[in-house]
Amino acid sequence: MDLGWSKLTMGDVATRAGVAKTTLYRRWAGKNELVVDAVAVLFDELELPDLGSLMADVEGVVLQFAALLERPETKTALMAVVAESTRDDALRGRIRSAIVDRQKRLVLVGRERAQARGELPYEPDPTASARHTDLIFDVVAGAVVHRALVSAEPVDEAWARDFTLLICTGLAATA
Amino acid sequence: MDLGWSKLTMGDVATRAGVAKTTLYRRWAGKNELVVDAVAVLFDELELPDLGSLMADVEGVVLQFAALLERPETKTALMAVVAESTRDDALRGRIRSAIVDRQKRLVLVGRERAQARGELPYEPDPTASARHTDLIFDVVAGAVVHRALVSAEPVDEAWARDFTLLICTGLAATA
DNA sequence: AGGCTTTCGCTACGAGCCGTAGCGTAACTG
DNA sequence: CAGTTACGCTACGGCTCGTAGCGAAAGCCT
Repeated sequence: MDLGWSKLTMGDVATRAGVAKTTLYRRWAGKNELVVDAVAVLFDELELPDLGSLMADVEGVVLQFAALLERPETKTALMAVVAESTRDDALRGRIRSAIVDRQKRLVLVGRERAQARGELPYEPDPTASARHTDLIFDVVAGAVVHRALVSAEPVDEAWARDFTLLICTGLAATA
Repeated sequence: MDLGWSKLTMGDVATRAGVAKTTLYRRWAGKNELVVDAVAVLFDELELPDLGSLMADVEGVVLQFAALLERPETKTALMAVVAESTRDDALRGRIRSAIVDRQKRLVLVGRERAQARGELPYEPDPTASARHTDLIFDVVAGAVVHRALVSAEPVDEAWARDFTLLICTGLAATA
């Protein structure tokens, strides 16, 4: 949506987009809604590669996610809107529907592929399956975000391999 | 430090603390530094319970961390300062030393206990050991934060049990 | 073509918050 | 009791959000 996000101000966004500031307020209710939509578009770039094994697929999406989080506009916008959502219930719901629930597709696709390959068993109970999906999503997304933005250390291939091994081993052994 | 954090403004903080706003600026360089110190104090409350098994210890600290994140002042302050750190290198370093590195003690203690119990093997290589510590810390802290603040779903005992099982199984199997 | 509606740009503005300057005052020290 | 230190208070500049009001451009309908 934007390239530079040097600062996260509506005036800058309007200038960069080549429109007037008032136009932004005619299309979005406020800064929060605009940023959520922008972040959601960025996250839609993510795709699950089909590399032949569960571990390779997970490692691939982890590195994709890390690359997305390295872009200054992504991490700043994402964290700003999450921080704001701790005080705004409506915004929290908007994040859930526009970002979280949308990207769970990656977990669903990955698990289906792993099941088709025989790497993971089928889960007949739909509620247990949904809980499992949520758990995996929070673990993967949370770990990458925490590593990149809180610990502030690089999500490189070595880390991705270690992480993927830990998770996939746990998944295979608990199932 | 404060109780209500209805809003995260220096004026409110000063009023609530019973001091003048200028006094805060005489003690801290700015809002960010103050909030980091406040959050660091809150995180120092965490302790690793000694419940007799690795899984029980992990589950206990996960629930403690979740309880900490449920307090409005904690989650708002933590995410606000993390968001700001995406644009401020000095602040990022301050978070690392005051919060991240400090709380890694929980991982170190937990692993030592598990090794003493024979649940986990000893790791002779110190760099590999440090990498492992960082990985576990990011996975546990990241997953809990993501579940609580991004997915915005409760970190209850059922989730803590599922998560702990996944992680501890992976830890035991990969080691 | 002409009128009508919608959309957009622009300027100006009020409000809230950050961080600072300047001055007065209380408390502590020797 | 003089000197230093720490604090309170008011006022202010600067930045940003979000809104109001007016004018212009573009599409639509007949």
